[in-house]
Amino acid sequence: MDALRGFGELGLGSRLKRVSEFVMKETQIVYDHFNIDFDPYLFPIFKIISNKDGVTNSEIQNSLQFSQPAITQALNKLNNKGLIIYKTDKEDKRKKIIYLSNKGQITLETLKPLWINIDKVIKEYTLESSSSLIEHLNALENKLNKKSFSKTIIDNIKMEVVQEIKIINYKNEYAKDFYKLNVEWLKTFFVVEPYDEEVLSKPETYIVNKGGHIFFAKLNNEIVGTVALMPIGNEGLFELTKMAVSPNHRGFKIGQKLMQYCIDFAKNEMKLPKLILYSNTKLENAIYIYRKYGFIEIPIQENSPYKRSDIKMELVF
Amino acid sequence: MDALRGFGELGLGSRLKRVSEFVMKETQIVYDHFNIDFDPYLFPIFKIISNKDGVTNSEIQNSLQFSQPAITQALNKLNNKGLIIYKTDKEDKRKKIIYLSNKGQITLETLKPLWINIDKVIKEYTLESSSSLIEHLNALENKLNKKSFSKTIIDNIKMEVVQEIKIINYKNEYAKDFYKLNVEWLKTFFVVEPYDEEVLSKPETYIVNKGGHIFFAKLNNEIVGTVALMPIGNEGLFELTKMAVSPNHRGFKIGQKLMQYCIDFAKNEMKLPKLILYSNTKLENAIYIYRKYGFIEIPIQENSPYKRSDIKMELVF
DNA sequence: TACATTTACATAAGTGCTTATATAAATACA
DNA sequence: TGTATTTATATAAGCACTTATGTAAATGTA
Repeated sequence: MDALRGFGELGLGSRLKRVSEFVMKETQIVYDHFNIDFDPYLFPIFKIISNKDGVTNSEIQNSLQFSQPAITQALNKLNNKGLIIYKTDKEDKRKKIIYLSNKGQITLETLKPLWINIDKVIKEYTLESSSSLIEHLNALENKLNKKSFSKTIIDNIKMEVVQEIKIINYKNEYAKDFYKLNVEWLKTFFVVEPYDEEVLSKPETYIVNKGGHIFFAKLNNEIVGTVALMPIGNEGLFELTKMAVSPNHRGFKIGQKLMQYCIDFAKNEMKLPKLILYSNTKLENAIYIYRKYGFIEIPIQENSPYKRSDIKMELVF
Repeated sequence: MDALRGFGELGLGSRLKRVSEFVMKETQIVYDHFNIDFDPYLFPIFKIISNKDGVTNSEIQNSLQFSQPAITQALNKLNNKGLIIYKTDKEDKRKKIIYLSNKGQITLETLKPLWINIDKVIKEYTLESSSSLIEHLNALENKLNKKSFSKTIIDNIKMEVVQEIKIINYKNEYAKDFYKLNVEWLKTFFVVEPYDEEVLSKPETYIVNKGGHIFFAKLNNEIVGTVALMPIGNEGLFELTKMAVSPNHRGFKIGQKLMQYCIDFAKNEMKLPKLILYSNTKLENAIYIYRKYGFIEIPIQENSPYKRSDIKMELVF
């Protein structure tokens, strides 16, 4: 079937190229999956720039052994993406010294955990003793065919993220995160009504001071998700609401982690008999999750508190 | 220095690409050195065509896992070089069945010994046990930096060729080779005079029947070089002359092999006391070789037999 | 048997490299 | 101190691929 493999050492050149292209393409999938505007071929140059505090085109060329125009072209790409800035050397006006821009710094921080995991997975695929390079390439290609490289990396990263997520209580300093996350979410699916504005901008007044609770999912000092338990009326009825996850961090099951925490808290700490929530049937995924955690649909009253809600659910402990 | 190496497994993609490109480029040098109009990237496709008796574009694509346009484009290149021919399938008129052309067959035969040696040298560079792919690439790149890959292959091939060269006696069937090789050589450096034409087209009359000898260097059924011992006058004086090597086979020391054989023959078989030769001082390399084999410059007579000669040399046994 | 789908190959345009060459500043040298 | 050489970077064009799409023949299906 695979002729190239049959050629043995003779096809080494084409073989290396094929594996290289495969690895690059899979890495691209990883970057794309996490919505990072970055290309695998830019990695060596970007890494060098981030390692040193100011480098020139020719310095990069020396450490990479690519052609000088290749460096210039890649730098143009990085510049177009806004990841680097140029400063002309004062001593030697031919030189352009290259630094990471602010956006570059931020991208670097997002890339770092990916790189750690890419490195880890490549090691997983390639740390194996063999008696020849071709044999090694055979083993690697076998593994790549058997188990998706990009998926393995993505799963690793997600697992890591999930482990690092901490659920924490409301503090004043998180008020703006609470607002931002919820407004972002509302804008995506509905419209932000005046009452939303009011509640979301004063969470302390409307939720915490009324005996409610707000929780946050924190990942490396960044608030990436939130949820609230808000009292309804005066009979000890609580609503699970204001759940939102940062768009850059969807797919990590952060919402489910928040929900689990919320349910446990309501049941064990607050000793509530039940929880209710309002949602909309067009949010199929959300409703699926609610059901998964035991919520059951109940009749919705005529004048429900939210215009956008057309379904009411209940979880009895 | 080498940043890419410093990145470890993380830079695997770029790393593989770099090594691939290096190997390809070095292989190109080998093909160029032997004046073969062929590119390393065409190898996989050309090899598949030569292995099977008639293949289609899509069959090649299946066995190589390249994109279909990549195959079409490479086939166009092979077709432009005249190495393949297309025949439309009679059953299915969409299909173009691909065969090697006559030229393709010949090129294949010239390539085969190169491929054997390329394979051998790559094995030499890569048959080494290591515990990870990166480690293996490190070892390979170290070797590639230390010892020229292309030169090693070329040297291997030359050695093999030299071993396969046989020096044989004159036969009628070689008359045309004798003519062709000498005229080719004369045209390069001088002009072919009427007397040359006469002697070269009738070697039997002018050399063999007069007690002279003609020797040929034969490589795989091909005559690639010649030299003659021609009598001068009637006093048993012999001239080493008509030495020529095929342009495609220069650099294999075929000339030296012919010369050594000639000298040994003159000394041991013909029991000659000495040999003379005429040459031209502008042929510096030739004269260097003559000196190396013991020829010493002697005064040249006024009316030397060749207009083009300005130096006469002698080897006394 | 007609028409939609699939298959085989070709073409077009884009990408990340390459080599060759241009441009402008710095340095060497007479 | 002026001019040639070297150095740093940019631009242009080519190359071996890619993806997207086109074209024509064969096949499946109603």
